Amino acid sequence: MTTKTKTSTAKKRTSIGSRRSPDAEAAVLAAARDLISERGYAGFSVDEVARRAGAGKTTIYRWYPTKADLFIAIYTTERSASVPVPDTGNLVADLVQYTTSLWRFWAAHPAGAALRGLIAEAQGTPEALSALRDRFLPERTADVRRILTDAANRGELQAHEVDDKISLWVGFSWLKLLIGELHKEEVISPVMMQIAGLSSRPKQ
Amino acid sequence: MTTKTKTSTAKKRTSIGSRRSPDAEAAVLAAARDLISERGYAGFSVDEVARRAGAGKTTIYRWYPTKADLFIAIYTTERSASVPVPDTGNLVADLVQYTTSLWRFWAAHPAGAALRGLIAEAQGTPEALSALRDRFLPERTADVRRILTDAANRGELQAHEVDDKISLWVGFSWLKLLIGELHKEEVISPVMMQIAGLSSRPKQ
Amino acid sequence: MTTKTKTSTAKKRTSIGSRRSPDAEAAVLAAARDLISERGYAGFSVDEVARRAGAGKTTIYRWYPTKADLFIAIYTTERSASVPVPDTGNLVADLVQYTTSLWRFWAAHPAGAALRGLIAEAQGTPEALSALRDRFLPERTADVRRILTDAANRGELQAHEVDDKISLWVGFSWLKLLIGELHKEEVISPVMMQIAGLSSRPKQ
Amino acid sequence: MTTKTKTSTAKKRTSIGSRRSPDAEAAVLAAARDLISERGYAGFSVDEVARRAGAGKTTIYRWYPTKADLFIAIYTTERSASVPVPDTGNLVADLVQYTTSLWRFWAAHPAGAALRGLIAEAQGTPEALSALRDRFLPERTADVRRILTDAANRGELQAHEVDDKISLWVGFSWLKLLIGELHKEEVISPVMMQIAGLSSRPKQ
DNA sequence: TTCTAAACGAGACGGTACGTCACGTCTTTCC
DNA sequence: GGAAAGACGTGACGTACCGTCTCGTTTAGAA
Repeated sequence: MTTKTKTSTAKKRTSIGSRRSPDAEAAVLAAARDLISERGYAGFSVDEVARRAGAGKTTIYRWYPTKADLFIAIYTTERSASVPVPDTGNLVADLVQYTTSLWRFWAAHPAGAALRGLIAEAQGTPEALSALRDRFLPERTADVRRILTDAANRGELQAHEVDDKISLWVGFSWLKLLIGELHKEEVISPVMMQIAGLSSRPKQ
Repeated sequence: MTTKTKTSTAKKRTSIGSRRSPDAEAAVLAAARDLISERGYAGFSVDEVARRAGAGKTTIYRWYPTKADLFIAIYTTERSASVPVPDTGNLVADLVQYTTSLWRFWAAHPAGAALRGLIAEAQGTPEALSALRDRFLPERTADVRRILTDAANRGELQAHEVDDKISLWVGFSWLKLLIGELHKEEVISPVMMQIAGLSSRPKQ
Repeated sequence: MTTKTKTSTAKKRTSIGSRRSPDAEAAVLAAARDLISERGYAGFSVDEVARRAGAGKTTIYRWYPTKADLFIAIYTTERSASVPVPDTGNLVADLVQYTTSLWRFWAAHPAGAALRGLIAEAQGTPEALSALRDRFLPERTADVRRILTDAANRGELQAHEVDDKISLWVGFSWLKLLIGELHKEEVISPVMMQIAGLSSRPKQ
Repeated sequence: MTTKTKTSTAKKRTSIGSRRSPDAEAAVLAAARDLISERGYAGFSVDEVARRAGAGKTTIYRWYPTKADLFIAIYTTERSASVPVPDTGNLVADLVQYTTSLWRFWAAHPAGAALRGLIAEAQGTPEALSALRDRFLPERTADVRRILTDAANRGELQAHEVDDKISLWVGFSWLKLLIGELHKEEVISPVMMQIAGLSSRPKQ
């Protein structure tokens, strides 16, 4: 839209005020991160974020209209380089490595709590549900999708199986996140084998 | 005190007041059911349940100290006979049939919304988390466990795989519940095959 | 007085059928006394009295349909002999002595708190107001009335002044009770002189 | 990450929130006035005030942390010009006139009920007691104090008697307020004479 | 440089829900 | 058959957050 130039009489002054303050944004995100990891979903309130960030509630609502947006922002700014995508040439090895990294990341950083919050929020709010399903999930499963697609290209599985395996992998990881069993890493390896399709065959 | 011969000190007044009113209990559960399915997790409040049930909040808190208890009660009283456990002698067939029944049950009855609420609640409240993980999950996965154990007895899989397959199955079903994709039943069959370990082998 | 007030563990009341149980009555009054003097008007509840007395609420309501009745009962059973009516033959001396005794009694015994509660209760409940004005006040001012009437008979004041002097005396004592200044006994003597009508005359 | 989040010393943003809304304040006081005079102390609840005022409970508690504060506010905003302070040059006349005005004011306006509520509240709450004794009483007896001091200056009484006479006057007026006998104005005149010290002397 | 619209911290506002407490009545069970 | 224990509906308590709305105060691009 920008200028508006010729609207005759009105003569709008097109320049418009101050710009989004990076300080405020950083302070809000930092406070939100601290809060979700300190007190969890139940203790997370916009009021308290504002209080800790020394920010006005209006400022927060301006940039993050819902809690879901805030949770996604926390998750996104954290994730950057913490979870590398392995490429060993072997599907099971890749999956085990990647899943282990991710679980540790969830357990160690506020992002884990943020994702739990996002999922909880999605159970009550349609907008949050759609943000989770249509925006967050596709983006955040791109890495596993690549791992699986690469394996399919190598012939380790068939292309039409990829989506279902992603669902199995997401479901399994979410389950462990949601019931607080991220520390039980010993289950990762056998389950990844089952997802990869290498479970031992029944004795003949 | 008078009589009672020699158990002098015991002296308990054993009579204990009024008993739990079945009317109130039924009204509360019915109201809770209606509310969770009408307005979802976000619109679910103890106040409103009390209002609809014509019950006092105290009465609700007496029997269901937390929302998690209420959700579990809703789920439990609903489930009774709605989800039959098949026994076709074939693992994949059993899983497909059972999962389909369950998803339809979740979609059609308040229990689905109640489970979503229970999971959401568990993200913020330690008690709810423990109720979900330690009480609800073991009980509610007994059926799949039986399906899998029977299959193991028939030699369709190995016994040590049962727990992991349960996790995969629960994770997958929860995922679809949580992101509102219970209606996409077409994924059930291929995924159950993968869980059963019958995924097509890579092309030689 | 003093009563037993719940001697710890032993001593279970054995209530038996038909007639009003003196044990129960005593336990209720003792509990009520303790409670009003421990926690004051705001902390006084029938529930708590029942709890402490080991009595059913129904039992309490049967004998004391309102809190006012309970307060009056506390006051009445306490007062018995604690406030002697002096008869020195001198009005001011009688008043000073009697008022001092009464203030000390109010300060030292639950009855003081009970009267405060009764007056408070009367501000919200018509029945309590009537009990206070029409039952409690006449009975409880009989002593001062006698002191004043005797003085009138001795010629120290005129008979028609008695009622007004009673009002002045009650108002003054209540005021000190209600604002918690019973300990300021030094005002008693000059004020009783004013009530008696012996205030120093203006300098000529 | 780190960010700076508010470098302490420099950089103060000096603005300070929204200001108290006069509309809300007026609505709350009006509702409180109506309620106390309609339903008395027992029927007075912050919930109901909020309901009638169309205000949030928080708003009420923000400005009036306790019921006592609310009662004092009702009393204070009402009193303004309703009770003129007479100055006839004669103590008894002044007292009679002033007391009559005050009793009529108490009987006719919500302030009377508010004072009854304040006194009742003070019997259970230490803060209310202190507000009543240390804040309300001194302010609200300033007028009688002036009447008495003026009289002392004219020689109608001695200065050291003023405080005691105030107590007598307050006690007497409160008594009549508390037992609901404000309409019996005929007692005012003789009692004010006694307070002034003009009671008939005993026959010699 | 001046003007002006937007962003900002602060916080008041009308609401809803929380979980607890007390009320006075009713019900169940024991003595 | 009276009394304990206590469940019940009602409704107030005081608190926490919600999301919206002023307030003045920066702040920075346009004129």
